[in-house]
Amino acid sequence: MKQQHFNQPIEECDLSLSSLFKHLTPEEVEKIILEKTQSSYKKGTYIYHEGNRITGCYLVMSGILKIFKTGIDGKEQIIRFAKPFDIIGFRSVLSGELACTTAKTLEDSTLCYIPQESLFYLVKNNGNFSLELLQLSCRELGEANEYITDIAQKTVRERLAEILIHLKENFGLDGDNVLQISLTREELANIVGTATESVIRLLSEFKSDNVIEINGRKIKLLNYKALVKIANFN
Amino acid sequence: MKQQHFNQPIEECDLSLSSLFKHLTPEEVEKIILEKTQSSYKKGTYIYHEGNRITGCYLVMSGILKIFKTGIDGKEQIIRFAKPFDIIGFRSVLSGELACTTAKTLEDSTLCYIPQESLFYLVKNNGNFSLELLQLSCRELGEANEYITDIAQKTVRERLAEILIHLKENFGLDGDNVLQISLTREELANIVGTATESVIRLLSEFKSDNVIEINGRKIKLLNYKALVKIANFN
DNA sequence: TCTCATACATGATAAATTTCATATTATTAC
DNA sequence: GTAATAATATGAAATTTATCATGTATGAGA
Repeated sequence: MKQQHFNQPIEECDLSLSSLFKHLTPEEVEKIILEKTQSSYKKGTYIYHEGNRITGCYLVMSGILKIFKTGIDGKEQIIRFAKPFDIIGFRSVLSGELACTTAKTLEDSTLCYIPQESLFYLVKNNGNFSLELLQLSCRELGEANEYITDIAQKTVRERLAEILIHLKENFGLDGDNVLQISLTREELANIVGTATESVIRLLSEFKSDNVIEINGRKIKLLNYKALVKIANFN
Repeated sequence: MKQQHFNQPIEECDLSLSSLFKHLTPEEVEKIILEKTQSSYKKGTYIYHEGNRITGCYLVMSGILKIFKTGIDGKEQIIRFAKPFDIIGFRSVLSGELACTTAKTLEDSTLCYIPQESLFYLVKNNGNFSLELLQLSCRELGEANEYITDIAQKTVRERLAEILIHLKENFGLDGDNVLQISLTREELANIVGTATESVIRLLSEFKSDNVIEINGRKIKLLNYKALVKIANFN
């Protein structure tokens, strides 16, 4: 799939939808609105690449992205997902480092680009914004620590159950208890940190145990408590 | 070992030694100096515990601490170490969450406690300090992402080699190429995310291959390039 | 609707790693 | 200094997980 994007001059992105921007003064909002650019991207588009310098961050207005690092033999390690009103890319902009991850859309998405100058301006001039952003990065750091411990100590089976729970909590279920985010087995493997075949086998196992029901990439949670138990006790 | 600490009224901790505080105005320095408390702690003392609320952060003036999470069956997962002029505990203070890790001294240490009120005051009133702290947490986030990918994708052997390199880079070598930080095999296992026996076996293997020399907990790096090769290619 | 590429599935190994058992050796506390 | 405790070491077996091989199903694009 080719990378594509096109400006959307009509529906302007509403910054106030992100809790991060709630403390801005009207003047600051005015300033940022002039500096930001909203664009839409087709599914499968790369927003930025690991190792590149990035010049701003993106506020997700619609769609879902995967944020991943490329490890051994090009194997992706998915670090997290971004969904509407999440902000991505700010880590590299603020630390002044090259992007440590790649961001790719999993669905058609609309992002609002905020140039680094605007971001630095707000950080320096609005203590509340700065604190909010600091809190965001601290929460992400806590999640990363949790992730490290899980990968290091839990079995693949436990981690897979945990990821299903995590996906439910972050993206929700439709009316029929089906996970609203749909990932390939390979992508699931790239979150869990295992081989694709292992995910396939374990999902079949969960299915045999009536914990989930599988229909292609649609995963229906039949027994949430059992899943929690698998994730925590085995 | 019992937890102990005692105030040190004489040698006042010099904040300017930490790059984090370099942007403070003389008035801010004056204010913080009145609010902070310096204490010394014996080796093996817990500074804060995972799950507790903490009321301030600590600037390490001397000594080394391990920062870890407690996972399955009480097995520790070491997330990182803190050495002089590192700041610890700020993540939980700023995010307003409970401590997500436990901090324990590995040597007799001196810490400078900075109450959360002082920290918040600086974040809100000094944009440069705030940016500096934001950059710190963003850098830590980048390191955490790296760690996640390594644990998920590399073998235990590769990760152990990598940790030895990491310890060399962070704590240095003495005149005889011996790592200046001395850890038990169990602690090494708790960084790598493996069983203690595996670390013992792999260290013996590195020794047989003349990559390191072992003398109790002293690890001498004989062939750094070989170590880098093991960490990256196997 | 056909076709090609990709994703999914499953069995059979192979490899890596853990666990358990048991000595031996250091450290620490008294 | 000595006893008690914790850490290190190593073998054998068990377990988990990855890899390889192969076949089927599915879906996107012509």
